[in-house]
Amino acid sequence: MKNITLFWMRRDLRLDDNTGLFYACQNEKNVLPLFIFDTDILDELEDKTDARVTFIHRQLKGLHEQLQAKGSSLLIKIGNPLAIFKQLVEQHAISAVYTNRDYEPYAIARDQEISELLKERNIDFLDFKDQVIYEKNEILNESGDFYKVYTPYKNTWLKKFKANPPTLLEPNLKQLHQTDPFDFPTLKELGFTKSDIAIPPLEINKPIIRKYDETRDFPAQDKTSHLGIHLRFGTISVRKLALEAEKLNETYLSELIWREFFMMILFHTPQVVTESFKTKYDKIPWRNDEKEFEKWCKGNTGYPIVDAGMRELNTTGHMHNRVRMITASFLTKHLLIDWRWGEAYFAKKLLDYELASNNGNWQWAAGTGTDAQPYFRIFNPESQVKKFDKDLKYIKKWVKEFGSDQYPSPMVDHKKARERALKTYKSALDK
DNA sequence: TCGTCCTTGCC
DNA sequence: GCAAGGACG
Repeated sequence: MKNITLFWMRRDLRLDDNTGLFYACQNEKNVLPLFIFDTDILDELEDKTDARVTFIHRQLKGLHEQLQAKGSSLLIKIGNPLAIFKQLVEQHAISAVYTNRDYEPYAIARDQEISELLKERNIDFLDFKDQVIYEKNEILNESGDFYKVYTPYKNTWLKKFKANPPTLLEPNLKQLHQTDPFDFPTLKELGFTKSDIAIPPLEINKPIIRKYDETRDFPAQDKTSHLGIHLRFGTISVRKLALEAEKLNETYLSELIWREFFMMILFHTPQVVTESFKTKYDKIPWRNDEKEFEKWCKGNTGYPIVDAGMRELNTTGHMHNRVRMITASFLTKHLLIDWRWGEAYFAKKLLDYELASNNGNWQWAAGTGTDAQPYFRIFNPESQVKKFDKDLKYIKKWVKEFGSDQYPSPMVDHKKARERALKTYKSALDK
């Protein structure tokens, strides 16, 4: 049997400008791309029509066809990754495994186990930076520590980026392992069915990005890029996008830097997955009223901007950025419900769900995170409407019964809820 | 060391 | 004008 090198794809579902694939093709011969449907992850998904699974499946199918056109194939496996690798090393003569790094605690532990397994067999496990432009300890403050405040992080990031812009690495696909195509599983074989939710197309919409700073705050206009899901699964190269963004709009580039900031924070402080970054905020006695949470989830709070946002999320798997902040502020401050509940709900529903960003932004909204919004800054859902949805276009789009007898009255009084939040936070933090 | 600053706000 | 508190340089 011929020696092969596996290129294990995870959150980098593309062949262009793919760092790990580039180096595999540069250093090795007979490179075979592999994807594992991780059943530990899939089993956790309650909704068996989850649009993200449909998206991954569709994207892999495309890759499978591209690879076939090169005389190669995509090897798909379904199961626990460690168990899969145990089988693979028995079945094939593998000389090395290449992959791109992932900074989530689960992924780090998984890769550690697998690299140990491979090491026992004298198989190299080589991982590369691909998901971000700067990782781990590449952006540090003058004390040599990682940043906890966004703005100075961004300044250092930009200085580095402008001094030395990233180059794109196009893999030499002539080094792919030549083989008859392998079987490609159906969604049904994965235990899922096709979702009807529309997936945003993979395109860098230059006119939208160029005006991002002027238009991004108005949800009715829907002038955000909708590239979140593509960044999440790596169907777009962040380097390619950042180089475009630099030319088009610095505010948009700044959003990509937030993404890296939160990934860096998660890498250095993985405990934020379960704890507040500022641990004393875990003393807040969250009310956690399940009936109130249910109203928030369904979009029946009686605050139309909150309800519009939640209904947009429930219907499309997307929520406009401005409204994400308003709904998160409402849940944590007005209802005093633990930010982890809101985070988990967004994780279930958002097509572009990404652990580091979702966690970072929820903690920002709740006031518990790095560089967080101060707790006494509480969004007023009515002022937000006046500023950002003046003609009620977004609200009317998502809350059809708005203005009729059918629409519920506000579940809490803004002024009272605001005062309750201030009092609760203050007394918890004074302890 | 200490002054300045901190994503997108509210009353 | 206000509201903490700590990171940053």
